[in-house]
Amino acid sequence: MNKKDKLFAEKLRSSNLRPTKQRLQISKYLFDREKTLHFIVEDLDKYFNSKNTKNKISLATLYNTVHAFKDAGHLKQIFNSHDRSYFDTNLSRHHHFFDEKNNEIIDIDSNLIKVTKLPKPPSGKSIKEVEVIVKLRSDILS
Amino acid sequence: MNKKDKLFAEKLRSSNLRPTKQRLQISKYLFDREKTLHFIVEDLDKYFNSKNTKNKISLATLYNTVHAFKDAGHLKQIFNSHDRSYFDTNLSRHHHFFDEKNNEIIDIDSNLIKVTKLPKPPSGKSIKEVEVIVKLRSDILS
DNA sequence: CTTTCTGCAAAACTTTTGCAATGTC
DNA sequence: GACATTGCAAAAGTTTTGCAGAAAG
Repeated sequence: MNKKDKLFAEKLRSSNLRPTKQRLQISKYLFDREKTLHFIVEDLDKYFNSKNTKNKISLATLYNTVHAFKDAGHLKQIFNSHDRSYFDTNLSRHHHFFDEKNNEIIDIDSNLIKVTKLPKPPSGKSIKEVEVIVKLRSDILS
Repeated sequence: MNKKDKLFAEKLRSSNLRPTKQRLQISKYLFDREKTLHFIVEDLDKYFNSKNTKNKISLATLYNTVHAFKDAGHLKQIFNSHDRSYFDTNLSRHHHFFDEKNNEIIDIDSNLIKVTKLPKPPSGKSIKEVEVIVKLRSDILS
């Protein structure tokens, strides 16, 4: 086992996850890179289970592992709380409060939020819309 | 047909959608209300197809109609471009460029965006996180 | 040798599709 | 009558689950 593998193994162990061969392979693919990665499980499936790949990893294990990594805080799920399509009857430009506990969505009028600094878009692209999601947490009553 | 139904029928016709009984029922449910509605198709299914409802509307028609309304610009799909779970290996607080044409996601460093005005959260709730999604469009080359 | 993990197959769920019957223009 | 729409059932696609065998501590 090389140096990086040891580091990944340590990271796994400290999250109460046994450093199995599959988890190490997945860790290496996800975390051993310069830029951060945005992916769906299908991407992992393609990478590990294409015809000419050795060491295939079953889809169930890919799902298990991604969830285990997420629960351990090594991955963040982005954009959608759940896996279903949400629709909005409000067509005007506006923003949203979102409480992920109960999937509650509340509109925020456009003029109640001010974004005063924005990055330059990648070349060849323009900004179409800026969407702000204000995530909520319930106050703990003491 | 009452006054509101006529208005909805007109709205449908002007989008090249025939004002069928089902579409009028769905329009009434979606658009005849004070506050805007955020929903998933399951919500419509529950509303129209619970045991004691007359005039049930098949699930296929609900999906068809929601897409027809979306394509006509009467509904907006929010939060997720597609219906799959996206993950991010970048755990730091940051934002995203998102090009919905090809589902391309690019990180934006937290300090490249400034949100200077935010609304008060609903009572009993606090703001956990502010997520900004900068939607991109490809420039048209002329 | 105890506990966790993998991988298969089956199941669960959301969404789409083909097509005959029906409704709208 | 021509064309669009509905609804059923089947299919497709994503994600979860049960469980036996394998691996890890």
